[in-house]
Amino acid sequence: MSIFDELTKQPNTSEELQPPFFGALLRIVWQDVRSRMYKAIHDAGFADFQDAHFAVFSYPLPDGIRPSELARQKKMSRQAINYLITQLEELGYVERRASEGSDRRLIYLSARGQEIAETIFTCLRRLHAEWAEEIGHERFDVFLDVLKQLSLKVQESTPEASP
Amino acid sequence: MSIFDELTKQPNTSEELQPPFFGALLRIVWQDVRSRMYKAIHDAGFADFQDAHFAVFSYPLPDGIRPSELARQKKMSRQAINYLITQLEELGYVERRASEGSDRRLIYLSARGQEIAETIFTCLRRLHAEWAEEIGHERFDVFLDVLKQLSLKVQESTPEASP
DNA sequence: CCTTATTGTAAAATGACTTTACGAAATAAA
DNA sequence: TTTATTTCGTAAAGTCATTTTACAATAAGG
Repeated sequence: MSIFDELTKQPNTSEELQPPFFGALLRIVWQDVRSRMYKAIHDAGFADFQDAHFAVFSYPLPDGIRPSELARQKKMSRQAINYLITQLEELGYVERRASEGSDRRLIYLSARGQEIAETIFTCLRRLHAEWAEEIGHERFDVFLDVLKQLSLKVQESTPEASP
Repeated sequence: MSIFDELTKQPNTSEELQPPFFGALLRIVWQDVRSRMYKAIHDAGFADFQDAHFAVFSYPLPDGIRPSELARQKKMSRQAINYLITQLEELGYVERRASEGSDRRLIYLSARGQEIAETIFTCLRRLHAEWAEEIGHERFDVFLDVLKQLSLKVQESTPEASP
């Protein structure tokens, strides 16, 4: 059975993927985490938070950053980030505020924005606990450790990339 | 230092993330895999392959599936999938072909589409080897194993989800 | 057979961007 | 300091992926 046939086939419930296909695994798990965060946010009453807003509500969260710097960080155009910031500002989740000196206005989370952030953290903490229990703490720690190593490796090979 | 302050802070080069933030780790690694696949496809000469096409070129690859079933599998509307299929058909990467009986037309990868699939597999195999070397085979195996476990767990809790 | 749900498309609307553009500000060069 | 150049923030228009609305053609169920 060729590698192509293996992947081409519809998934049998008990079918296992072969080594090279961790792409699909990563995607599936990542999508689940993301949709859980989204659901948690909505369940917490922030119904107007949209999926695209994750571009801003992702690590590292904005805390006194210049719009253009934020754009670079999230790998978007200044205009695209500006579009999202404007929207999030209207929803009351971020603020543009001049810091000390009559410097330019920087981007901060508002109080409500920080509530969203906390909601995300709580969701992730719960998921962490649940999965660590399910998988076994030792193995899950290895998993997280490898993930951390990979993300560091990846970030240094792709300079100026953090989102 | 509160959990919020931790995440809010701009990343120092040698900064470590705390436990709950594997969301960011997953995202970073997944994005790297995806952009590598994209680059591999383009480097292989398929310059007209667009990012959105990954919706169709993802596990499980279409191999005689009904459009509406594909839409359900990839969690998109029938119209959205149809839009992509039409595009990929014009580019010569997929085919609509009636199978035995004058049944309805099903979706298959074309020969060129299979070349793209092989390109993706090659890219993933190379990445697999590179990372296993870097991380250490035993630990990387644990990593993949946990990933597999999580993706299975996630899929059964979210029925009809495979993309 | 008739009724009801599912399918494949089309057309229009929406959302999330990118591209083009430009004046205002900051930085660097002279 | 003055000038030149780059970076910045935004606006306006365009593009692309996707959803919504709609409908006729099948298929499935009773």
